Amino acid sequence: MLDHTYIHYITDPSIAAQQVATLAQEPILGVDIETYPLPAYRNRAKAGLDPYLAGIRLVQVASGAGRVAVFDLLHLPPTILTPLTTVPWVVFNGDFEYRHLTHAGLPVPRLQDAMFLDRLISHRLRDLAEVSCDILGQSLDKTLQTSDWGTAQLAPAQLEYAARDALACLRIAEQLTPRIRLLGRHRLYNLWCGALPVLAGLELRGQAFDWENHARLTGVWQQKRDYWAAELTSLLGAGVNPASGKQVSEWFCSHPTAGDLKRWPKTAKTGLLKTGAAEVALYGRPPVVKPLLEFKKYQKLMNTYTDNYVAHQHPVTGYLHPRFWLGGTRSGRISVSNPNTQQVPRYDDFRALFIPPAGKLLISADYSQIELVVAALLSKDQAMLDVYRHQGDLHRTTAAAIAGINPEEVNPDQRQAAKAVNFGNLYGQGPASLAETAYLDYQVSMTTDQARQALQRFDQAYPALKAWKRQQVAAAQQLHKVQTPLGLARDFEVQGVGFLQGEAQNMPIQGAAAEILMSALNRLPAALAGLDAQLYHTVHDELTLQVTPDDADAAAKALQESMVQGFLDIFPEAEEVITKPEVKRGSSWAAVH
DNA sequence: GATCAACGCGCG
DNA sequence: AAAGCGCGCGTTGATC
Repeated sequence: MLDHTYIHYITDPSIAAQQVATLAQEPILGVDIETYPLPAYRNRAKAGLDPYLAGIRLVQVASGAGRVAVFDLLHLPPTILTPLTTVPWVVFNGDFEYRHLTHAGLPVPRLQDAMFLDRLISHRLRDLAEVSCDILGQSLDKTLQTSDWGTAQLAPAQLEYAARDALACLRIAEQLTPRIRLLGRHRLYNLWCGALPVLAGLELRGQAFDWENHARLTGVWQQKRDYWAAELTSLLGAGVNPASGKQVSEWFCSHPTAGDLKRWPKTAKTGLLKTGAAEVALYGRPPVVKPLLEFKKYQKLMNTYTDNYVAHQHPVTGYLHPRFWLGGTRSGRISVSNPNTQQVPRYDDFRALFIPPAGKLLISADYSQIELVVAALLSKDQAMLDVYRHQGDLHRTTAAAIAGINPEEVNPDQRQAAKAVNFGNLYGQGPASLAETAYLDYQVSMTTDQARQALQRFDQAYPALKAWKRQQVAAAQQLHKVQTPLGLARDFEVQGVGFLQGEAQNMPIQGAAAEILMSALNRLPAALAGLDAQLYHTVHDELTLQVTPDDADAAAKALQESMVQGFLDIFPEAEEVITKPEVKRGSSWAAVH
């Protein structure tokens, strides 16, 4: 491929304009950019990757014949590239290009992302070098990726490197686009491409955060952590680090009266006592249990949500700017990192730290019980669908089926237990595990036998769901894959049935729910057009927007409509089954729950 | 000092 | 043999 690459390095404005006019005639362009840290942030790690801390040095534009124009923005005004935006671009991990170009004030056309194309056949996100090697049979040396892109005189090798990547994007797309269409996965591909600018916009804006109260809360947590640590020192002895599973396990083993050692579960690899909160709560004995659980709780909060958050406070905006990875999980859900604001503790005092920018408010809605609704739709289980059709309460219905009574006779404890059964069942949970989660997560005691019976009654109550689950396991065993409505597949190696059962049952359900959310995200730009409303956050079944108060009513309507229509995009037959998500508004994330 | 496996735990 | 799904990321402890 490289042999036929013709690189045109452009620094002259009139030549640039001429080239841009020619390239704008192409049906599609491969595009890549190179960035460099601004002088003020030269010593800051990865500043060159952050649009606020970096400049765009090169924009490389590849066309089908294998020619690559390399525009040097050190010598050219960025706006000279504007005519190129009449042509679709193929990029790789286009989130990066979108954020940098948008921050630089350049319009960005609809992006085709070769990373997504690859994701749809490779089952995980891969970088350009790996994809190039695999799909094009061409190894890409990435050593120049981190070279000095701010230097006055770029080396020929740098220009070649830059050009090569842009062309690789185009060639990968040429290879994979027909394959994705043939596999019937282009709808999901298009949803990812459509969601890309929505999420990249969120990443660029960031999430406003209340740092003052965060510091206050950190102090409270630290005090509590230290208090319980001191308690543990007197109970366990100064030589035992309560944060060390190994040491805690050894302490329990040498103090047999402190726990039920006979029944205490062991870790898989090292054979120590499991020292998770669940095991400590179930198999430990007073007086060690409470201090240990309290210590673990505040230790976790301190470790994950204090200094680490401060480290992610952006030097320019002061906000959090997490990265949202489309297709980041095996089921097609979005994953989030740096920091992962999808795993924020549900305590109100912490969620209250997530606030809109000054003068705005948050509005938020989530899909109610989306995975159960999706399971009903995928399996076409009439009993389940009937419950939702009549705006019934599935937990109550299941509770009635388990106890063999009428739904009106169900008491709160029974309903709570049924919740555990409903959710556990979706993932192929066994009786012992169900009994444990029922106790730990739902505060309901049941014996393993009762759990077994509950699971059986569930299967009897929803026979089509049971059949569907069995069908998924069979597909995993015989075809070695299961898939979502839009064709995202999960492959299974040949192995024992037990290993894949839960995964095979859950993946299509979780994946379908993710596709619904993806559709809603795709609908947002049009629905919010003309309104001062932007995406603030999304967590699997929830969308949160920041809006100006004047537009709150209209935005709430648009959000609800996007979510309803997004659901129907994946399950057109669901009209009478789904309930409209309720949109809440408030001055923080805690207030919209 | 850097890296890795193992474990644990926050969320949906 | 038994095992509820999907993540990101923290510490511990072993190893290089």
